[in-house]
Amino acid sequence: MVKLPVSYYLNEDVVGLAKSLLGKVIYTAIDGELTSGVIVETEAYNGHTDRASHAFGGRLTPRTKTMYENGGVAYVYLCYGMHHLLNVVTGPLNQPQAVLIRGVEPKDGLITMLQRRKLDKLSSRLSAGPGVLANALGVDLNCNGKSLLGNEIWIEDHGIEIPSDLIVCGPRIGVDYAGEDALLDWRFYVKGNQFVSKPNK
DNA sequence: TCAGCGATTAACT
DNA sequence: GTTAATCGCTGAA
Repeated sequence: MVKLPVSYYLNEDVVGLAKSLLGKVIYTAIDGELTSGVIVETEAYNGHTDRASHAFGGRLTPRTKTMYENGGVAYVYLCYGMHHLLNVVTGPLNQPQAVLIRGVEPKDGLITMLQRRKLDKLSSRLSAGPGVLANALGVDLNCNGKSLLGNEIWIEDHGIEIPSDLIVCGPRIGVDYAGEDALLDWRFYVKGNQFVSKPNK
């Protein structure tokens, strides 16, 4: 299988890229355990013009520095003091764009993921939601700034195409504080998939 | 230096 | 439907 090339991540259309990530397969090889899942839910965060983004207004801090990197690295952020959120940095250097991975459908390393999540059987609770999927994949702050072309975390294209009538867009989750920007339809997910984080019936 | 808070989840009532 | 858990980052002092 082929890892997505750097050129894929350099696309400046972060919203379109968030949509195209649906159906791609994300892999992690952490602590010697290979795990992977098909991406079924994403959100776009568009740099300095997006109030919901950490980099809004051109803020550059030790934490957000990763978002300014060239596309193709991971941006991992600790939220609420207990949850890791996994983002894919996109766009050219100094353009702070990123795509938040909110839901994946488990594929390889299921046993490992179940152990990490302290579950004894497969359920949508395994990896539906940005905090829990990072936990299932073994992603933590050590992955922040890691290249997506390395051998610890990467994304492959398995040729999975989501039919356009199954791709749904809508407002992003948990960003009410962002004012008008909270209303933008920058969240994409696969209709009917049980590993989408929000009630999806 | 430090108070306040968040791109959430799970366990309650 | 409501709320506790929990800590690094941010911005102001």
